[in-house]
Amino acid sequence: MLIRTARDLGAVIRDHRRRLGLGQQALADRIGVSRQWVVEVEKGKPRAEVGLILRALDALGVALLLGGGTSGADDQDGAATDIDAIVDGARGAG
Amino acid sequence: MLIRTARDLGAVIRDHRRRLGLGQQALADRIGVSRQWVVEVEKGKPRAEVGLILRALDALGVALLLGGGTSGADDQDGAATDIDAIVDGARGAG
DNA sequence: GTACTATGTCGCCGTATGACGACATTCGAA
DNA sequence: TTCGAATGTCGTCATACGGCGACATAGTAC
Repeated sequence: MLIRTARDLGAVIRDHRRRLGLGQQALADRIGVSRQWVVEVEKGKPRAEVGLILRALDALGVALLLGGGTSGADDQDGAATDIDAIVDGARGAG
Repeated sequence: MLIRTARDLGAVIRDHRRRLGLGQQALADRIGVSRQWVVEVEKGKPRAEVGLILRALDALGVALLLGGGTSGADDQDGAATDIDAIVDGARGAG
């Protein structure tokens, strides 16, 4: 499932919530937000706080993965293409 | 790359930005936000708006995938486990 | 020494977020 | 019909978001 908009997020949240047999109030309780928040987010509110979205996904047992070419923040590849990244990494380590 | 917190998000955003050779101002311009916003998000601000985060990821060419067991909102599997989901789908269609 | 760029931080401001409470609607049961 | 549960919507409030402008630091080039 590719996520590109807040609406996508809302759709998956609603879908997983129902799959788990949870009500909006039950999910809200798990996340630590109000039922209102769940309603708004499921409608696709784009200005919702990303931290709460992450908590909601976590509460639903949904994992968020990053793709797009590079491995992300983990330079496990061992082949950084930007000298800046190397320098920055060296700085952070030392 | 598994994302669980806003800090993870900030790390990958910063990482990809540098990989693309973009400055904070340049990225902010692409997303349509202020440089300030980029600084805060890269620090891991959990209350940033999810819509802007999505735009940032998009601007960086990063794809956001969902995992966690079920296929998500796409019932392509054809095997819904919850009767509620089926009923809801039927309602939406009719 | 000066100038330029990239980055991090501070204060002020208009506006929206998220919480709370209440009501209406839909669906199922007796 | 009445009762109960889940959901969607409205109005109000304290707080924070995000934008703007300015300053300080670090690295580079002349």
